[in-house]
Amino acid sequence: MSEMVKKCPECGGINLFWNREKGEIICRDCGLVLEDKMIDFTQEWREFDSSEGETRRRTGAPMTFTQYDQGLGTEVGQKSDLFKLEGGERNKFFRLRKWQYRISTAIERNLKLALAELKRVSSFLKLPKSVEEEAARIYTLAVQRGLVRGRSMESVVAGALYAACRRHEVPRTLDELSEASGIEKKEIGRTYRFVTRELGLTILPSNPADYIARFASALKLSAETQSKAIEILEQAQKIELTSGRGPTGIASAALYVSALIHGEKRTQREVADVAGVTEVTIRNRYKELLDELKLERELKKTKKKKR
DNA sequence: AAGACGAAAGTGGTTGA
DNA sequence: TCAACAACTTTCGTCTT
Repeated sequence: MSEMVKKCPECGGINLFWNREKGEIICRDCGLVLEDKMIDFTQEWREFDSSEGETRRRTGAPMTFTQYDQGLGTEVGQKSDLFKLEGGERNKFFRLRKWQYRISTAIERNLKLALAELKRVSSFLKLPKSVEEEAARIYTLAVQRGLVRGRSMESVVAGALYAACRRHEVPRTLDELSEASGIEKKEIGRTYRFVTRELGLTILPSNPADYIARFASALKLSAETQSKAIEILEQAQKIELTSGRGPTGIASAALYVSALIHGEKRTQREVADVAGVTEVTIRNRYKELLDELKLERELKKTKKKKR
């Protein structure tokens, strides 16, 4: 048995942190996120909030939403029943059956296509299986309620994925979804809001801290910088600097400051690009952070160190 | 010359009358 | 239903390194 010790491909460190919930492996030494090496060990039918009171006990084969008919199907009228009916009644029954058939095949066809698209986008974004399942579930519900009418299938898929990400606290930005799905940001946001409202899904505002690991990794920042950024975020939340603001803006500003403090300077543009916000937003948040928390001292310290 | 800074005008969404 | 509004973006000119 050769014990395979996983090493970080970036720095060779073996101090890896597995965050199963988010499907991420994070290197504690350099902060790299290795998402794709991860198998999701969690059950795919977690309960997402307390209001969803149904206990979903599993019996038999797992029911999966990534398969278009969930392994189940209905048909109106068994043949043997039909012979019990007479004339008009019987015709009515045939008509019903025809309609049922048409509707269900239409839905099924739609679902088949949509779920293929969903899988494509999901794997492009390297989302954990649990999120994919959730998105499929949301989409299925949306189709059954006829919410797709008047909207493109792709945009509803993107919206469902976005919602699922949020619910699992693995937020992706609208920009990322947009890139992966080829749908406009506006459109995704619109359908996302529409679908969640119509289905009565409760979605918590996303936590800026959830973005830190991914952004930091994309910017190749150290683990210390990352944890400093989270520390800053916590302080900012205490004095309610974070409420009402876009979480990505705050996350990126915190990251920017902590990079400065640790002498790993990144330009505002670089940070802005990975976070999908503009430099201006970073500047505004950054200024607020400096004003409200006393970070100037720490900044000066590193400045002196440099010379 | 590149990056940081800030003002001004525009966009899309929320809220409250 | 509409107007006021807050957050964020775009654009652009100026200052700093």
